[in-house]
Amino acid sequence: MPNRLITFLQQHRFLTTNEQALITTAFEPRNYKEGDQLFKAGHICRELFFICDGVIRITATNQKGAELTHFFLKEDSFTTILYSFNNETVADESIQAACDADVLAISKSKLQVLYGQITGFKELIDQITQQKLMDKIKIRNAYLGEDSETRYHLFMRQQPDIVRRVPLKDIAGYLGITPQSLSRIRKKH
Amino acid sequence: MPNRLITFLQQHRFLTTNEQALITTAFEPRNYKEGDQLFKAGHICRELFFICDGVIRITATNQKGAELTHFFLKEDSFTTILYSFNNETVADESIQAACDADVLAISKSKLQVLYGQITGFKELIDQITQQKLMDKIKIRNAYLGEDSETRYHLFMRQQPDIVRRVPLKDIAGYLGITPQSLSRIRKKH
DNA sequence: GCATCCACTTACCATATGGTAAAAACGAAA
DNA sequence: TTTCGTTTTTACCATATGGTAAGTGGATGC
Repeated sequence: MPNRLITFLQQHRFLTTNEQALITTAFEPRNYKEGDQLFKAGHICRELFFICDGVIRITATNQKGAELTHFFLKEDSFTTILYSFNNETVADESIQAACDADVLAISKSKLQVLYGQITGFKELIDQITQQKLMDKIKIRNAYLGEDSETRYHLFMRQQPDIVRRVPLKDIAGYLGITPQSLSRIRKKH
Repeated sequence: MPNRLITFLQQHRFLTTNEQALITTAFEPRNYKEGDQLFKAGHICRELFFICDGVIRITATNQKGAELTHFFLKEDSFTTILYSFNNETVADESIQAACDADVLAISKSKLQVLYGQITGFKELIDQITQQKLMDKIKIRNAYLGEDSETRYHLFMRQQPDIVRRVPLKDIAGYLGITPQSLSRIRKKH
């Protein structure tokens, strides 16, 4: 499983055998079942995850108490609750497995050790993080000002592989509609 | 006007008199009237702006051709179309003055010269940029899964100063509703 | 002064979406 | 297999929002 991470990182930057070993040792492999929580809102998120297989969703509870999905992430993505991880503040979002998932986890302290051991590693992670933040904003912006049906079609275009792997109710929550409405939209073909 | 930028940067990091002079010279002061375009979608955004006074909005056109506001930014904020600026790709968003505004502008090439002249300046800008990206996501996430009225109340809470300074139709576009609906919501008190 | 333009409000109607409920489909476990 | 629980679908009704249109108000210019 750690190979997936090494392969991913190598796409951005060359890693020596020694660096690869350091990274592999620092990350802890974990398996999650659909619905499992990687991190629960209300705490400080002190771990960074790399998704090797499966789909992860960032969830939050809205004012009415309904659980909704802020974002879907799939394999070859790092994920954490960034503001909580960086600033050590309480997070209002959770991280949950949207389907069975294989993940690598690293604590903030171990990550900082890695930063010290591998020259430019912090810069690499920062760069990947910034790119991901931009992608998130871009994907979400595309939904602004569109009606439910258009949002669903955009979703299928933007993240076609997600729709096949996660329950429909999660997609509904992500698009800001009820499962009933989504079911109605899908019936139209 | 450049003083505002220096003061802002000093909050993050000490700047020598020489560094201050370099920065001040590199940025070009500009004045915009409400409705003026700082940057037009369809091109590559090669400038970074720092808002000294006023409110700026990031706009885009949705599938139906309606203009909507992706984000509001006010004084003491850097703004550009980041993915376009970084990757030199065509932007689908514009930058517009939501009210009369004083802005400092710098080209990408001049910025890179500054990066070379001031040690750690790139890291400083990157850090500010990343923080801003997180803030944007956080603000936008708060609206997810809320109805129009709740979104309006959230907006007044999250960006109380914006609501007083920009036309109502822009706020409606930002919240994803028509000016009529927003007018209706406000009537309720 | 008056006219013009634009933003904002108000009103009316059509419609998409939410809420509640129940049925159907699917999967997991016994 | 059957049973149970969950997800998805379908249906019905209530309602919030959009669309169209008209009226109001304020700012600007003649």
